Amino acid sequence: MHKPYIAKEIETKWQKEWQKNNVYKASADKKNNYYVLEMFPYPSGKIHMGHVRVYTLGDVLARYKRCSGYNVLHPMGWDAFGMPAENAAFENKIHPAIWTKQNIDNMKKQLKAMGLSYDWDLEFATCDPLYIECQQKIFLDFYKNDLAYRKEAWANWDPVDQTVLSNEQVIDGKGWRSGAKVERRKLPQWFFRITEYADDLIDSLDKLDNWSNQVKIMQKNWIGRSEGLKLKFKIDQRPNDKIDSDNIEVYTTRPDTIFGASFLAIAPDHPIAKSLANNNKELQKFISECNQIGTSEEALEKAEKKGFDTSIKVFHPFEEGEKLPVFVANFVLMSYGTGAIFGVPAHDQRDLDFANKLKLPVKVVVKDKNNNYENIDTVAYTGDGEIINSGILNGMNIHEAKSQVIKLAVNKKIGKKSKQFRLHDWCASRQRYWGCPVPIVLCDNCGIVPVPKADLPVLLPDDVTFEKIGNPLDHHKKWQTVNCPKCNKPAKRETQTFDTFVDSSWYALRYPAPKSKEPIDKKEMLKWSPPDQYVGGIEHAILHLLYSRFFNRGLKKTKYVNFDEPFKGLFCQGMVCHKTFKSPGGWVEPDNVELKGNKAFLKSNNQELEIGRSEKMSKSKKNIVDPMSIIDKYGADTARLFMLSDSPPERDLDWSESGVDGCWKYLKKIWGHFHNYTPPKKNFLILKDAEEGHKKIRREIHICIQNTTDSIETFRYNSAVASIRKLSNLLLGISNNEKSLILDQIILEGWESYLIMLSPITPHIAEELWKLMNPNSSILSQKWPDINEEILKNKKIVMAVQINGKLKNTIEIAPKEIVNKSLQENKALALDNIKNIILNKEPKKIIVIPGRVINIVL
RNA sequence: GCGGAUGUGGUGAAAUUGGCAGACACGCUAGAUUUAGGUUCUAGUGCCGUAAGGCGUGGGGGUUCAAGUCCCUCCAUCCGCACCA
Repeated sequence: MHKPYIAKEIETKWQKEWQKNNVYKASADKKNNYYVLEMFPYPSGKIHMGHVRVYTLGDVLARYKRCSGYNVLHPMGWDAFGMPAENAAFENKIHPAIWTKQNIDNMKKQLKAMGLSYDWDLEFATCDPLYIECQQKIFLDFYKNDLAYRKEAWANWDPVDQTVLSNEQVIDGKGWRSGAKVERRKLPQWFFRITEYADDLIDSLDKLDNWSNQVKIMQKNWIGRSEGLKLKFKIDQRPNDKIDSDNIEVYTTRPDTIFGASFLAIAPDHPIAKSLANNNKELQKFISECNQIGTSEEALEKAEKKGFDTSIKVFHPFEEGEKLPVFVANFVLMSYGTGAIFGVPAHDQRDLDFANKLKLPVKVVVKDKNNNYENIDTVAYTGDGEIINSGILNGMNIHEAKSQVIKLAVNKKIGKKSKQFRLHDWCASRQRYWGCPVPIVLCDNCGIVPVPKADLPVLLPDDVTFEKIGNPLDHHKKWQTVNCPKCNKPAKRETQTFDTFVDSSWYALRYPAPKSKEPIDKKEMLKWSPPDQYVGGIEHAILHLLYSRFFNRGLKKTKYVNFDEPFKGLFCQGMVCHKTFKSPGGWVEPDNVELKGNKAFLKSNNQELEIGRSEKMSKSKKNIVDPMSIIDKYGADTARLFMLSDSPPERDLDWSESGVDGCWKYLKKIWGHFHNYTPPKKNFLILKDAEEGHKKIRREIHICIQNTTDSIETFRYNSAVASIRKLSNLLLGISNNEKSLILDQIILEGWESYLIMLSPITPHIAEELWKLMNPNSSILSQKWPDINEEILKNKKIVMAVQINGKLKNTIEIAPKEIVNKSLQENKALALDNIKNIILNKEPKKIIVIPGRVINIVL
C-alpha cells in the first residue's frame, strides 16, 4: 500500500522548501523579462474566493512563463487605505493602522498557503510612510505641471451627522447611520485634469491590442466624445437685472432637430437658475428638491423628470417670432456641455417624458420611414430619416441638416462647433482620515502653497479619535496648524486625503524597486515595466483602469516614465458565484446546509430550505465559502485545480462542492498511480524507431501537449485542464500487455510532460510526484515540453460526409490526399449508406471543403 | 435610464476562419470489487421514439450547400455608472 495523499503535509513541505531556496526571486536579464501583475487586494481581513480565483489565474501564467524560459516578475502588495478601516475604528475602537496591519498579516499567511509564486521581497502597502512620501512627490509634480487643481464640487452631505458621505453610505437617499435625507453640498476639492487627455485616452485604445475589447468599448463610451453645436438663444424679457446675460447658451449634438424644439431647460445649479432663485421661494424649494436626488448619475437619470417654469422666454434662432419657454429641470447636468439644453420631445426620450409631463408640444421633424411618424406619444424617434417641418432644412437627411444648421449658426454669430466629453475631471480628494494626505498648506496670505519636497512626507497623526463624527483630521488642530512654507505665518494644512484610486494608479511601477527613495527607480522599472499582463476583475473596467491610464500620461509629462500606457495586456476575470439558501428566518450559509438530491436542508434541524439561483458570493446573501476551509479540507492544489477546471476565466464561476470533490478525487487518483509506477530508465533516443502503432500513441500525447500549450497561451485555462486530463486518461488507458521497450519510453515521455504541464496549476503535488521519478531535480527547473511537429504531421484526417447539410457518415484520408478533391468526393459517394440515400437521384451539387466536409445536395 | 457582456444536455462547459454540436468534468443509472479511513473499477447517459428516424445551442425571423458561429428583432440574467475597492 502506498502513502495516502495528505495535501496539507506536502504543501507546507514544498512551500517551506521553495521559500528557503528563494525560487521566485525576480531577476531581470537583457531580454525575455515578463511582468505578471494581478490587482492587489484591499486588506479586508481574510481572502475570499474572488482572490483565490484571480491570484490562481495570475500564478498559472507566471509559472508557465517561468517554465517557458522567461525571467518573471510576479509581485504582491496591499491597497491599504480606504473606508472599511475607518468603519472598523468607529465600530470596534481599533486604530485603522493596527486593524490594517493585522489584516495584512493574516491575508499574507493565507496567500502563502495557496502556494502562489510571489517574490515577497518586493511587497509594500500603500499606507507605508515611504509610499506616502513618493505619492506626495508625484502629486507636487503634477500640481506644478497643472495636472492637479482645486475647485468647488458637489458632495453628499448628511445634515444630521454633519459629514460627507460616500455614495455607498447613501441608501435610498438617506444617510446610512443617521437615516437623514441626504443633501448635496459644494466643497472645495482636489481634481486631476484627466479631461486634458480625453482625446488621447480614446484614440490610444486602438493601440492596446492585448486588452479585452469590451473594456476598450466601455472606456470609449465612458469618455463619451461628441461633436455638436454650442448655440445662443436670445432672452425675450429679462425677469430681473441680476441676470448678466442676454443669452442662454445650450449645447446640442442634434442641431438638425432645432425646428422641433419646444422648450429650453437649464440645470438647477445654472447661474441663471441661481440668480432667479434669489427672489423666488418656489424656485428655491424646487432647487433644493433637485439637490436631494443624490450625486450618482444613475439616481439622476432614474428620477422622475421634473421641471420648474421660470417664465422666461427665448427667441427661436431660425424661426421668426417663435418663442420657447425656459424651465429649470432636474435631468440637466451643469457639469456637461453648458448646463442648458433645447428640448426636442419628438426625437429625445428624456425630452419627450418631460414634455408629456408638462403638456408641452411635440413636433416631429425627422420622418421615420418604417413607422407612423405622425403620432409620437410615448416613444421618441432617434434614428435617421428625412427632415420635415423644418423650413430650409426640409428634404435633407439628419447629417446634412446637422452641418447646415452649424453653418447657419456660425454665420449668424450665435453658435460655434464644439466638442464635448462625458468624462469630467477626476475628483481625487476625500474628507477622511485613512488615506494619503494631500501635501498642501492653505495660507490666508499666500493661498494654496505646496509643501516643499524636503518636508515630505506629510504623515497622518496617530492620536485621533473616531468618536466624533466627521473627518478626524478636521478636529486635530495641532496637526493642522503649521507655518506657511512661503511667508512663515501660521497657516492650515489641507485636511483632505487622496482617493484610494490615486494609490492604485501607479503602484505597478513601484514593484521593481519598492524601497527606492525615488518614487519610480527608472533603471529597475524599465527592466520590467509596463506589466506584460495585468489580471483583475471586470468591475474595474472603467475607473481604476482609466485613472491608471491618465496617471501614466501624467507621469510621462513629469518625466517619471517614457511610455504612454500602464499595462500592455489586460485580462478581466469573472466573479465567483454560489447558490443561495433561504429559510423563513433569512439567508443560510452553505456550511449549514445539507444537500440531498436536488433538495437542501438545514443541518441543525432538517428543515427544508429554498434554493435560489447562483449569485456573486456576498455577505448579504451569506452564500460564501471560506477559501481557508477548502484549503484545510482538500489542500491548495485542489482549490487551484477547481478554480481553473470548468469555467472559462472571463466568465462567472459557479462554486460547487461536488466539483471540488471531483478535483480532489482526481488528484488522489494521480497520486495513487505515481506511487505504483516504476518508470523505466530514460532513453528517449529509441523513440525515433517507433513503429506506426506506437507512433499513433505518441502522436496523441503530442496533440495533448499542443492543445494544452495553445489553451494556456490564449487564457483558456479550462480547456488546458481538459487536455491535461485527457492526456492522463490516455496514459492510464494503455494496458499492461501492450507494453514494450519503446512504448515504455513513450509513456515515460507522456508522464513527464504531463507533470510539467500540471505544475503551474497544482505545483505542490506536481513537485512531489516529480521527485518520485527524479529525486535529484525540481519540477520548477524543468522546461515546458516541446511539441514534436514531425510526429504531428502524419495524423489521419477524418472528414464529414453530409447529405443536405446533415451528417450521415465520415471518411478518413491521409494528409497528402488533402489536395485531391475528386478522391474525397468518390470516397464519400462509395459509402454504402450514402449510396442508399442517393439511390438513382442525381445530386444537384457536391461541395467539397478539402480536409473538412463533403456535402451532397439532393 | 445609459453603457458593456452573457444565454449550448440534469449541471459547469467544449467547438481556429461559417464545415461532424456536447470534448473534459460533475451528477445520474446499471453492474463488479468490498472499500479499511472522503472507496475504486467497468458500461451507459442531449431530447422524443421499441425501431427506422426525427428534434435539438434563450424566443421569433433571415442569409447560406452548410449557422452555436453572420444579420434583424424580442426576452432573460449579470457587471459598471464617477466618494466601495
